[in-house]
Amino acid sequence: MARPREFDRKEVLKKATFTFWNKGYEATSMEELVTVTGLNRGSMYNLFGNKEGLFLATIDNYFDFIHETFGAPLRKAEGLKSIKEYFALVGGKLCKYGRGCFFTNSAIETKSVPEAVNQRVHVYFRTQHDLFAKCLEVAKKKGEIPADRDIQKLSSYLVCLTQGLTVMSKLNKQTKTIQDVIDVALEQL
Amino acid sequence: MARPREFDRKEVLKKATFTFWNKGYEATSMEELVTVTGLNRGSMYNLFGNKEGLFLATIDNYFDFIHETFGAPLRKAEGLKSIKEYFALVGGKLCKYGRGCFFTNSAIETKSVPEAVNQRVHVYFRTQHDLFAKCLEVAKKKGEIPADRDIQKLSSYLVCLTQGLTVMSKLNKQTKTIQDVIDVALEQL
DNA sequence: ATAATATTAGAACACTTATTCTATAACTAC
DNA sequence: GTAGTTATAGAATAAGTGTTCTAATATTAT
Repeated sequence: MARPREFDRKEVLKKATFTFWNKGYEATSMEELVTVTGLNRGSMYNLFGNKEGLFLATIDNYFDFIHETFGAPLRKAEGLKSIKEYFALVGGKLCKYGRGCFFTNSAIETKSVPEAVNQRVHVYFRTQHDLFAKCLEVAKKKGEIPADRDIQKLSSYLVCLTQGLTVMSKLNKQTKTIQDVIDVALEQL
Repeated sequence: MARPREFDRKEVLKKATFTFWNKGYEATSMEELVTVTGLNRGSMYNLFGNKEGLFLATIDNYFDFIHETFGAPLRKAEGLKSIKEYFALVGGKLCKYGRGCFFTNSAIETKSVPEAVNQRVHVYFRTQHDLFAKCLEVAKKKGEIPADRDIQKLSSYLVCLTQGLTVMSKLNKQTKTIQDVIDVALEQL
């Protein structure tokens, strides 16, 4: 039948994701993406349609990545322990690389980026919010937090915290500062 | 001598600032800036050198704007009252427009933006940090916060909070959510 | 009015952009 | 092998980019 592909879609997507993540949507050219992925220009357009399509694919790819990596502690839903584990993980990774969060970066650049991206980022924030809420429910049952605490508000607060850390980590790469903020913020629970 | 200018530098800068603020550095073209400012292309390059120079000028212009508008309550340094006033102001403005913070946006896009921008944003965050610290010192003296609280950590925490709010406000424009987060976050002090 | 100076309008330039096209090469089922 | 299919390499395209240049225009001191 046909000639087989010489590339791995997953691998191509991974490389494209890092490039977009580092430089943003506008500042990344198809030229660069072709070079960095090693993929042929024609195959690129065959697979993803156009730059926007490729970008959306990297966003989805990143969603899966986040879900696996950072969602894990929260999905265990073991109360405050899970939340602390989550922020330890996030804080560590943020400081280590200094790219921030691909979602946050894209959300910020979003005016120049398709509406579809906005929607996906929105779904992500809601997912994160709900995961926090579940952990807090458990924490309440365990008596780790007072029974009269408003879980919705606290979840929004934790989403906000994550975003703040994301931004700070891109500028101030001192691990200590990030850790300090996490410490202070979690005292609040 | 010479023919007088038909434009007001301040006014030009203001319009350029809003354009960059809305769309980001990369997504804004000189073509658009020329149209939006109504300024002649040649005069543009005469005044600011090039796109990067114009962008830096808008960043400086924004710094002054922020200093006047949002710095005011913090400079009064009346303890917790000032901090609450600050966040009420910030929360309100963030929700009203939905552009986020020009500094934050630029910091995030920064990989594709000159290093000079990075430095300015850095200065801004430090300034903000120090203003918070001063208010907290006063609060401590007034007995509004416990004497053993670490002011440096708390200040970093408040900077982080501001950034988080900034990001959230660009996506979730519900005023209530923003207000909820502020409420929860300030309980921590 | 004239000379000197600066601003203006917008054409022109060189380069980059995303995207499409074309011809060639590689593979498989028959 | 051959036919059919698909990936490949890279040239070609058309529009957009930041920037420079040129000529005309407006103003003021003399």
